[in-house]
Amino acid sequence: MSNISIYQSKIGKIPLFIGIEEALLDSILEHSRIVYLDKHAEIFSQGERTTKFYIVLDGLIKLFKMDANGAEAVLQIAKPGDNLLETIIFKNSLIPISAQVIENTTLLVIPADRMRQYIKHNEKLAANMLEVMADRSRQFISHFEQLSLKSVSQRVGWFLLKLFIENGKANTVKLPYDKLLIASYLGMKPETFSRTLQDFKRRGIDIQKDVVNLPTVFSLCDYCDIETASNCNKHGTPACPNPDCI
Amino acid sequence: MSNISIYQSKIGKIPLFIGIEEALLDSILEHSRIVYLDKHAEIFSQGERTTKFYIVLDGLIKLFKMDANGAEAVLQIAKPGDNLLETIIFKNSLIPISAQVIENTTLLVIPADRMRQYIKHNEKLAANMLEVMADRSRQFISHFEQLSLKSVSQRVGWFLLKLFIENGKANTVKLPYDKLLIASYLGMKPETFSRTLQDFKRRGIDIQKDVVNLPTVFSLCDYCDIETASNCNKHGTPACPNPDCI
DNA sequence: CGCTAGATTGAGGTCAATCAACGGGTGTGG
DNA sequence: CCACACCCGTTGATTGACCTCAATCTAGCG
Repeated sequence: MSNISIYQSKIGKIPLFIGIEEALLDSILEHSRIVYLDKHAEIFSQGERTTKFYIVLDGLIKLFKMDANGAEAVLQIAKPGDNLLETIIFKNSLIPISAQVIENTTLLVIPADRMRQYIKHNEKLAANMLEVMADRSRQFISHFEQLSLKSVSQRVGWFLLKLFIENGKANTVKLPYDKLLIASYLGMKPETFSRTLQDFKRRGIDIQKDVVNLPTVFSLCDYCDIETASNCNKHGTPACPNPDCI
Repeated sequence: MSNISIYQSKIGKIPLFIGIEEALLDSILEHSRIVYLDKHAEIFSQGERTTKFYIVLDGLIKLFKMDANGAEAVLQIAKPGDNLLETIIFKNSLIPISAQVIENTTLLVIPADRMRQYIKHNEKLAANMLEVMADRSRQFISHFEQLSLKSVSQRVGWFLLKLFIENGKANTVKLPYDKLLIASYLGMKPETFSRTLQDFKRRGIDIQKDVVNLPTVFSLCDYCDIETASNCNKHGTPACPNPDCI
């Protein structure tokens, strides 16, 4: 309950809270907690019960499924502004996934039943929540497409392309996470990811350790999909090399 | 706009509309259309634009992604009560997936902007929509888990188990769709699915064409996951052979 | 009765996983 | 400051699960 005020400006920019009156935000903050967590910390684990809803204020979080053998599949890498366990708000079931801190993280922790009340009585907040969930759903579908009908190299190409598009204009990016994590997110083993990056090098893309350099901004456009395209500022303009991104 | 009244009772039982006042339902129906579609009909296709929101009243619909080579991955098999394109309501982007009729289908077609208005001004409807989307999200996660970290035979076992649990007590079920469709939903080729069913036969499960017969109700419990468990009436009782379904 | 679509079976191929060894940073402690 | 250990990533050789291709079978249906 400490110095929540520091985060007040930050919170107003979170997708879920955009356009929400100050008074409501204050009330939400008042009944929430801020939690700081170090790398490797476990936030929650599949099969547990919880009554909390989380919003990432800072850091990075790995959301994943783990099977009996310890193999894990990464579902999402949550960034500032993302929220966790929105499904829990609406149905009090067991947590379906695990969450672990990748980079030192600040979380806003809101009691689920309180959040449910806020949403119920504020139509703008409800609308925001629906939009956020719809967004997630679209990301899911895109991820699903990659995992189920793309080859390893297509998946790597898609991932790199997304990075460049998020990054704006530059044709240089740094891999934002460990290669192990990226590999898992892309549904492959680290060895396979490494080999695939070597293939990309051979095909003319400059990669030094974790820095990727494109010869041209369009080098990866073959790997575009609908979801990625919708985030690309060249999409729909004559500059886009494949307007009907398969 | 024809004889919508026939469907009035049906509509009240749809998850999205449970607990909604008659007056609102009437208004929704008044501004909707009922559409009948035969097998193989294409409802919409990835990359298109639409301003419509659909609810399945009858039939079966395949929701899938298709790549340039014609390979397809089935994301969901929509049943009566399910809705399609809820993401479209909240963000007017391109349709991310394709939908095709599997079994003769009756659809309730609602203009997206009207639906958006209804949700905005009716908190119960908004709450229902959130719950429905949260449900979908959990199903997604379960499906994702299967596709990314289970073997072919585990996926088949999981699918059969789900069938038996949905079906209630009986230890006999009939496969509800073509094997081709099931295979695609499980992320494998029909040949592989067929071979895997043969494996199950050898392991003591009786399978004749599309009828599956379990020696005991617990034969498939090894293939349970959290989401499946939450739909199992034995879960949490002493009768459940593996209480902490991996 | 033949046609067609769905399902099965067989043989062979392939892509990515596995297993194992190595390299190069980084941090720690002597 | 160096020696050692450790983690992450790379590289190589091999395996194996699933796919591919092609032939055959079956059942429904005109």
